[in-house]
Amino acid sequence: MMKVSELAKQAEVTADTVRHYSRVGLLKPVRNPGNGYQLYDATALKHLRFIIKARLLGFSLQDIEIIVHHKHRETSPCSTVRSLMASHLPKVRGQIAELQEQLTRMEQAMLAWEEMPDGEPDDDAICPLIEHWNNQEEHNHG
Amino acid sequence: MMKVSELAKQAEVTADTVRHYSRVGLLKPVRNPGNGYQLYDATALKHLRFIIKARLLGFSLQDIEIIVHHKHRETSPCSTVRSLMASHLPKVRGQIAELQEQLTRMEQAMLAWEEMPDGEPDDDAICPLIEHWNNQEEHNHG
DNA sequence: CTTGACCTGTGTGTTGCTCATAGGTTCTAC
DNA sequence: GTAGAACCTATGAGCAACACACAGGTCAAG
Repeated sequence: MMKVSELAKQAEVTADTVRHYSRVGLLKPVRNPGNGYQLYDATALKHLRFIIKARLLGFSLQDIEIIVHHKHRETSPCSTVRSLMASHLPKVRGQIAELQEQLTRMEQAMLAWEEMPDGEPDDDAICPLIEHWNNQEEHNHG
Repeated sequence: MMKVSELAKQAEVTADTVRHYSRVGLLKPVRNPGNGYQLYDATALKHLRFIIKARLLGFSLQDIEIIVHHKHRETSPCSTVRSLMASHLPKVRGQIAELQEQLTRMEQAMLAWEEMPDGEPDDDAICPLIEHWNNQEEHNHG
């Protein structure tokens, strides 16, 4: 039976991560009645390694809870895993596209700013770099 | 003087967003003494639009607070804006790279799984798809 | 005055940890 | 056997940027 830090070291994560997973119910340590410390066995280590792999594959802790819960039924969780993964893929692609768009905005702004002087402090403006950015492509009616 | 929803509509954001910015101090509405409602003027609308543009360029609300605070001094916030942007660019590139790596892991797993059958419920295993993933190339970055 | 639609401020939830805090445990020196 | 140091623990709070739930306020129509 290992304490938090020991289990964490075995799986190469932080003790706080182990505590977090225990707190949300993904790990079920027994409690030392004497001091309340959480104690883990070899099965807990295997579960923890499972969680780590699942996280690397993009599953949320909630997904993982669903998968693990599935284990207690008669059917395999694998089909759930496949469909969860299939539904996650487009989300990740979307996130990447979104970040790419933002990166493009940032780079274009940096380019445009190279030719702009720093504005002087002005009661009417906050920062001309930002305020005049994109003024020509965007139609605000005010 | 506009109420929350009116200001939100003018800037095309949700009322909750306006309330949030007011809560964290980026907008400074006056309070109707009678009912406690937040009231905004045309300057607030301009500030809100500034915030929206800055968000599109990747500035955090905290960054924006710094920039806006800068306005009250004698120096232009523009140099701060430039350096903040310069320090943000690599972060965003890093986020994209990270997401790309995860996407690759996910896609490769999906490919590998096409040839794997769903595991049967097993006391020893949770989900073989996940557990056997990456088993062979686990210690790469050495 | 009442109905109803709409609006309000505030508290809480989200995600996956990480940090701060106060205190318990264990090891060493003597 | 005991004082102190080093290390460990559980728990609550914090982060980012809002979205949502909730009870109640406001305002026009009748």
